[in-house]
Amino acid sequence: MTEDTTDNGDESLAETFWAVASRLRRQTRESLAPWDVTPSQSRALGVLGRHGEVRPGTLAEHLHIAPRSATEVIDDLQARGLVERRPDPADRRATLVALTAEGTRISAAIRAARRAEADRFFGHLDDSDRAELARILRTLRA
Amino acid sequence: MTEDTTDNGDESLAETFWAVASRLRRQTRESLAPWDVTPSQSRALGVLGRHGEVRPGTLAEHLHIAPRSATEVIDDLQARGLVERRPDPADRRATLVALTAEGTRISAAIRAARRAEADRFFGHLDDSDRAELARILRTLRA
DNA sequence: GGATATGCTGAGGTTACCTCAACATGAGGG
DNA sequence: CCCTCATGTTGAGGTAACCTCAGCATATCC
Repeated sequence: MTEDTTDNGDESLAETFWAVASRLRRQTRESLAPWDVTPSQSRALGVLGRHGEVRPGTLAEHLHIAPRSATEVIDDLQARGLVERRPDPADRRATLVALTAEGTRISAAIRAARRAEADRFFGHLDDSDRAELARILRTLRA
Repeated sequence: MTEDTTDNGDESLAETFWAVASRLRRQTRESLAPWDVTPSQSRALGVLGRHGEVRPGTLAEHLHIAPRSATEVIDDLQARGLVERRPDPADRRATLVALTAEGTRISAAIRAARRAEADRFFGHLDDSDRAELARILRTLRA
């Protein structure tokens, strides 16, 4: 009858939440393995896939990180040949970051894999539970 | 107009989940500020508070980290005077880590704060939503 | 009593962030 | 037109929280 996890109480909600988070994170990481990109690189590829070419600062905003940190992610992706930098014709201080052909290919593949993985993860729930979860999480996101 | 910065696409469930996670993480971090301990230190204090003196390896198991990483957390807590190391009388290879008086005090204070913070976070939900969330999360934890 | 397992930690590495300051360029005011 | 101020990017250097691998001391078992 008694849950053996740890102390139960209200704290266990947070604890259960983090246990789920850690499982989801691990699964995400594994699903990324075939392409040898880190999670943060994959997030950047996602933004580039959705928005086309953007400046580093804009990318940083979408990723909720400092501009300097975006530079770093871009460096890594560029070193792997997945993105390229080119001067922004509208502002000579700025740079535009765009997916290469290879980057576009991988970005799409990751997007598909990520979706399949989410289906697998949340697919154990029936439709109404999934809807409930989405509703409750949206409440908490505020 | 509807959504601002969060690029919300269609893999929304996972995305919403992570948005909630990030909000919870931020709030936890803030609630820890008065004691100037990092999240990982506070987790270790929690284990020590619940289990009394333990060996570094045991602590590592509870925290789901490598033994070497536990050594590091213990070093930090010891430098802050919150834990002390003493030889394990049962095994001369081993060490026991125990809370100091100050460590006990702070551990209890953090425990209380963490609970209050969880109440605040999940308290916006009514009882049935909270129960639903707990049930669904437990399903996903498996 | 010698091989092997266990417990801890030094050395060094990684990821994903951060701040601060430099440098180039853009934009507005006098 | 020049000067100041704001903006965009990046070098330098730092942090938290992990990791592995190797070494040393001790324990255990045959």
